[in-house]
Amino acid sequence: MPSKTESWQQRRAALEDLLRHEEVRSQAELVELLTARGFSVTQSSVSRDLQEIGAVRVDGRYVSGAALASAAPPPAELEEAAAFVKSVAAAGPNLLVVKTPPGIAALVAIALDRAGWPEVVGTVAGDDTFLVATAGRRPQARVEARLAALVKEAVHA
Amino acid sequence: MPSKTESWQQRRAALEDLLRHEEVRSQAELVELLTARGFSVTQSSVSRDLQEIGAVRVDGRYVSGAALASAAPPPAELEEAAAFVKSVAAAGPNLLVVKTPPGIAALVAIALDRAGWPEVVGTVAGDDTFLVATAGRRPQARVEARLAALVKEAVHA
DNA sequence: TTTCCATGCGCATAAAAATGCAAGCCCTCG
DNA sequence: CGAGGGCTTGCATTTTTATGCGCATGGAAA
Repeated sequence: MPSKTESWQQRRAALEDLLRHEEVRSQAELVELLTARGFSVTQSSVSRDLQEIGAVRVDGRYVSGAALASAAPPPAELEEAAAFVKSVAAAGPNLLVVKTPPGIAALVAIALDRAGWPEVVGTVAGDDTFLVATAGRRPQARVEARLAALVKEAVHA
Repeated sequence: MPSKTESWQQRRAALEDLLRHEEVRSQAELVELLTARGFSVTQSSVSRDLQEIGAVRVDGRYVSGAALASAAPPPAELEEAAAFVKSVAAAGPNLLVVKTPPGIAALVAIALDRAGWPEVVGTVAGDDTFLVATAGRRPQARVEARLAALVKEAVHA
């Protein structure tokens, strides 16, 4: 699958690598470094890449912050105890990904199974995540909505 | 050296407080908020204060340096975990099946989760295999490629 | 008290980063 | 096979940040 569309990923990989090993002070500098490494890019792309990667500039230096990015947005312990469902997300046209605290994904998945919702074709549970298979977009949307509603209510209580 | 012109410290305290509770997107905004709180400052000072405080802008939002300190899990984890990946294969338009040696599928899956890749909706791990759910073909392709790249690099190292 | 030095701050401006827009590409669907 | 749609990127610009310089204040030294 090595198409040319991958310059994208290669560049980002190089970018992360640079952030990890070099002392980068500006995007212009990154452009230079990347160019030196054989990538042809402009500040625009670097800016966008950095955003997506979640890199951050501290004290004039850039540092990779993928972890940070995913840790900042979520208020952390708002839901937690209330409902076990931490998140529900659509994946493709007929799957839902539901996340829960470690160890109880199966519990929730089984409960959902037993609820006997017509739109739910089946579920597969891991440790802290389980998938819900639906027949298509419509059913998927409905399940997602109902599930989200339940979660919200649970948290509320 | 507690001189009296220390509106300085008060201002910074307020600043940190704001960063903690509000969604600040620019220094101009901070100037407004601070002004509203009774502080008379300019963007210049805010800029300098932020530097000193160690605040950082992630995804267009400012977060206090303190928060940053606690959120520094390294993506290095994934790099290591990648070494265990035996194969990556696409399944349908939005799933990837990743195989690993017995018992460590979860390890790798978790590492991948934590990496916080935007294309990864979620993962479900078994014993020697785990599934990665993505939003569609494109994301799926990207994840597959990046993962493959990591694996290759890991093996290389 | 007067002088001098250090510090904080604003102004204006330079420097750096983000972004609207349009072009180029590739993929998918009809 | 052609049309349409989605992505990515560069360019030009705007927006946002950083900072050189000079004024003002407050404390220390003389």
